[in-house]
Amino acid sequence: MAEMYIRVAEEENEEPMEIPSEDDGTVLLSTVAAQFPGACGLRYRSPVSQCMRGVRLVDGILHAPENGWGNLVYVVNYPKETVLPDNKRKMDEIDASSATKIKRGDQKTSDLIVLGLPWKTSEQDLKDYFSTFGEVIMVQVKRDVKTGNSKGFGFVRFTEWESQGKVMSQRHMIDGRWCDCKLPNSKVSPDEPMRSRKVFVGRCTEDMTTDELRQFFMQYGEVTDVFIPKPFRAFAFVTFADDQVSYCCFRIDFKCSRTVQPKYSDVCSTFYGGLFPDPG
DNA sequence: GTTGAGCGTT
Repeated sequence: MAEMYIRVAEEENEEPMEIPSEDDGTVLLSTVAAQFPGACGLRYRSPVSQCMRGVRLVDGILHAPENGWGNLVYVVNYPKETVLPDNKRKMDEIDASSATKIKRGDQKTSDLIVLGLPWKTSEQDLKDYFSTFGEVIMVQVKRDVKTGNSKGFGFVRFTEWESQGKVMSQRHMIDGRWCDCKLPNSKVSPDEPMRSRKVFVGRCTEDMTTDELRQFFMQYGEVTDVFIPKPFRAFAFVTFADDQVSYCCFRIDFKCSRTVQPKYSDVCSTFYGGLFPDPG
């Protein structure tokens, strides 16, 4: 395998840096550490399970996941701040500048947007609810400035990374409504749309089924989700396991007939034609 | 009948 680059960032939604692999497709931990001093490993969010997964590390060599590195963003692991006696010596070897980096890079939390709140839910209600997941350092309910009425969403922030992960991984019943907690849009880097694993599928006809879309898009890569809004809205979303795939599909336009046919945009046919079957 | 509702006064 020729040298390639994998994308690595300190946090999931931060601008990634491209790190070169070795000829055999592995990545040296030392190469990662050259850019992220103090790094002790990598993890990534599994496109299928949506859980964080560790990258296999043997003798300083990082091994690609089952299906290759793909275009996922790998997140740097740093040693925990609480160090066991056995690891003490290793920690001492890390220089002072990287020590501050460890604190910063050690999975700091971010605000989460809480969507779907009942109008009546207050800050205190939010705090009471989310405190069951861990220490809450901030809650907000966004309100109309004039009327003071809730806008139906808010924000929450936890002290612990683990609490944030747990909260993002599930839905929440708050005051009788199901709510979702996500990383807010404003935190997403500007080029995010091009890296989305999700493609918009326009001009759908009402008879199209999720199975049909799945069958069709499978030819481009592993499909993890197909969403067709109800009632019928003439569009759908298809989510792939690998974000590079959806980048390639970014400009595919659908002709919605019973047999689904893609139309190739200039972008796809020029730069990514190899990934697609011939239009004819 | 072409973007899932909703994205933050500091």
